[in-house]
Amino acid sequence: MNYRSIKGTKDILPGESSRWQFVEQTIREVFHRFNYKEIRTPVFENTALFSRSIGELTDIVGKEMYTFQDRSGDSITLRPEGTASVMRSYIQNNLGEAQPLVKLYYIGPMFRQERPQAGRLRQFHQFGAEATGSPTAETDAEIIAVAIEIYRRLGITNYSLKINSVGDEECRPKYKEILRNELVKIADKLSPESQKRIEQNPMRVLDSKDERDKALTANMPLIVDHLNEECASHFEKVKSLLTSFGIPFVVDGRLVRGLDYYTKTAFEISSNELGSQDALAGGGRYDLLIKELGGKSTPSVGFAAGMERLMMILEKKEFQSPEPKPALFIAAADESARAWALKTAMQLRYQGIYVETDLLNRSLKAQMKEADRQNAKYSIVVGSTELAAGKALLKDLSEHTQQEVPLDNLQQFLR
RNA sequence: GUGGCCAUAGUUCAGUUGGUUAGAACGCCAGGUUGUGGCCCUGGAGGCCGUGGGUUCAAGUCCCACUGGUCACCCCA
Repeated sequence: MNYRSIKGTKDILPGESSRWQFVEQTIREVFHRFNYKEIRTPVFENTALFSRSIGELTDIVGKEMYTFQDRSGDSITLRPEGTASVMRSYIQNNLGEAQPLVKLYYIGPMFRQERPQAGRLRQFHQFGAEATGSPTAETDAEIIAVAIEIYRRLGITNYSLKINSVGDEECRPKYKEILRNELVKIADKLSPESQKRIEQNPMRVLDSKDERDKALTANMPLIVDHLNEECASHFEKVKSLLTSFGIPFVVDGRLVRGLDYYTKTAFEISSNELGSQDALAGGGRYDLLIKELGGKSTPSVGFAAGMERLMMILEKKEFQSPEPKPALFIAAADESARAWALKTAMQLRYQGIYVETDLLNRSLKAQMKEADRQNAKYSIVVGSTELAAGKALLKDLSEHTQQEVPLDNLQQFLR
């Protein structure tokens, strides 16, 4: 085998693509119910868009992006996530001028050069939504609710919703300083990874998976206890709204988002049916991002969710989507009928009927086997005798029944 | 980027203490008195045993490297 797909990329083969279509359709339906409109942005952008929005110091920007120079020397990057592109488009197209609140969703491939493992690919797919133009807790709650509703509609129950507030540009720096001072005291006992983070991103130390780190930081101050008035009341409102929606959640004071642009609400939906990559969706509020990207200061909330991880759970459930099956297989019993079979198949297709016929000049037996393999609802065998008589036996392949039908009006019997 | 495990027909897997032309099941193709699928029977096609080195009289089997896959760390959706 000379050519293989690139490491970390996967073909979605015919057997599974119908399942993807079904899931994508469900996602779209839920978004439409909440009045989110689809936006489709290019899969590549100027590198600076991502490094600016996601954060120079994040792993994504630092070592995971597919970045290259195009032939004119510009630095281009395959999008590692969706929000930056959507916000770029929001600004570029002045979407906020036409209405105060813009609700968008997207679904498509993203690219990150990480080591592949269960639930992690280099080309993967995300769906997500952004509600831009509203600072209210109601909007945060709706964003969380739409994500939850998608999983509910797909029959996924074994998930947990964790929420936190990461503060704003006023209270977060103050808290970080308090936390940093505490962490410095135990720095030599922390894992090397955590030690590095004390200066640049102390909140991530609390998010460490290392058991010793967890124990050492068990009594560290949490940001939820150091929010300013504004952030605290916002957080309270989000929680009470979720409760009123009937959406269970747990407050996780250690939850941190991986991207730098988040403020106030942060949330994550995870599943214990996945492997170590157990996050199904994550999101939160990012009131500073649009201004950071050169737009007019505009508050915004959003989330992103992984398609592959969702599909992994649905596979386990033996969840199946209806694969389209041919309504009719036309078998030609002899040479004289082959042209008729093909022509008739075409005519029925013009009428919108799903029809298959033989293209390999196979024996009648082979054609019948093919009809069976395709799970066709009906088959009909036509030869010179039937052509002369103008009628043939239409066979129901699963009911094992047959009836004589006129060849010039097949479609009315196909049901 | 680091580590564990794995690599034999299209697929899932056998393959003895190293020993002749590498097997099974399913799938695929063809037949079963020439015009009818699913079950059954018969036959057939299909493998550089991941790649390259090494040990040995002899390697699918033992050793090394590489590649690929997979899981975990890391990171994240």
